[in-house]
Amino acid sequence: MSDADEGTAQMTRSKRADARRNEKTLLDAAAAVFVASGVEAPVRDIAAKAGVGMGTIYRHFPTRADLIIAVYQHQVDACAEAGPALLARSDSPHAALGQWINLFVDFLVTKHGLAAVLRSDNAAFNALHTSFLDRLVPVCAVLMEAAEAAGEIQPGLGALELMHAVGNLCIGAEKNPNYNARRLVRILIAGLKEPH
Amino acid sequence: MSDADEGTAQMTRSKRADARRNEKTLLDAAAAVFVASGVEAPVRDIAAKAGVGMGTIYRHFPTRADLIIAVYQHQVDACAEAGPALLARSDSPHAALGQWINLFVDFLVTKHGLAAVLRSDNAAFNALHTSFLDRLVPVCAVLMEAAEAAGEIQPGLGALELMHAVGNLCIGAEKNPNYNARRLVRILIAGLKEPH
DNA sequence: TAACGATACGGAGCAATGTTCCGCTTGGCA
DNA sequence: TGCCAAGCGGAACATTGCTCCGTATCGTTA
Repeated sequence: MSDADEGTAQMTRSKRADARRNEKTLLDAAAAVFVASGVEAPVRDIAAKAGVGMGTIYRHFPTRADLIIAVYQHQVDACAEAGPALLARSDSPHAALGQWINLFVDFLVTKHGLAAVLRSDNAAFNALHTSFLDRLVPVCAVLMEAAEAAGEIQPGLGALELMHAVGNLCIGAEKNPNYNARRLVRILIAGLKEPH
Repeated sequence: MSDADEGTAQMTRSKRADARRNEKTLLDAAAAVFVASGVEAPVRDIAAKAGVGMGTIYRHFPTRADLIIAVYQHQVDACAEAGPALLARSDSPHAALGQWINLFVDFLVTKHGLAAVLRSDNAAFNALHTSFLDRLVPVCAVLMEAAEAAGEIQPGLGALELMHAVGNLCIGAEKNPNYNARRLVRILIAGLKEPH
């Protein structure tokens, strides 16, 4: 119970070659299945696609959340890193916030069911929730503070709360062509300007 | 206020006494379990609470959605009926819309998990989705049209879309004290005023 | 009131899916 | 080459939605 280095990158050397190979195979298979069937695809499907057994998948990724995190981690990082860049490049913090939120929305709506699973109360997905939001909330907070300081949005709303709201608005967007999550998020962000 | 009809109206007379008794028992048990464990509580729990078998529950309510619909139908009706009343009483259609949406939000956030299940893509919950929204969307449309006609909100957003958005914003509200669905919905409605 | 057919009931059982367990295989080192 | 811990596969278990069917009950009719 004290194997320290799972999940995080560095100590790759200590892994057996076949294990490293399988981890890569699994990530690729998971990414493919997520695109085809959404992030709620049965674990068995992913194992089958990768050509490995159930045991293998769970040894590498103890819960499905860990697998999802691993698959999308770099996209989340990219989104997080874009925040300060947008703020620096824009003369209106409110506009920068809007653009950054758009990046987040684009990320969510192109991943079948990811927004829904982010909101799931299933304890297994708690790690996912935590991992993604820990990375993004501080970025959102910086943007919001800048917009508040510029007097462009009303204060009082937390960054986590806003991220939750945006995530919620994205639920179901990918499977309902009459539901335009981007527009609704835009309306929400516009509403931040109004005194409330 | 009595045994009028259930689901498919008229032929109530033809039901056996024990069947009618069980239906009432089931509705009461379901309401209690929904409050205690949320609307996603296992069907077995409801059957156990009511002291009946699985077969009985499914004969009366072919899917879980039918049971949920039956439990909350009159609250949905009350909400729908409040729409025109609010519009008549208020001098600002936008304010009336806001108040009516608040009623809907209040309904959702006091029902554990109902908002989430409304959004579920599970085919079994389609009936629920349809039943509730068929009742409420026309009411919402009337309010929105009035507000548009008064120039108080921007046109272009469908009533169904708005209802979806509001429902989404309510997801998870009951189990996260730091997430204030009412405020976020208010911000969204405020955003409708802004040109977008 | 007794018998009988339609109606309703109970719960075992099936299918899908997440997760664990354990005996077998294999990579990498001595 | 031989050893053994790391790793693997997949059967098995648990949960949960839903179905099926033998049995019990209701209500009518003789």
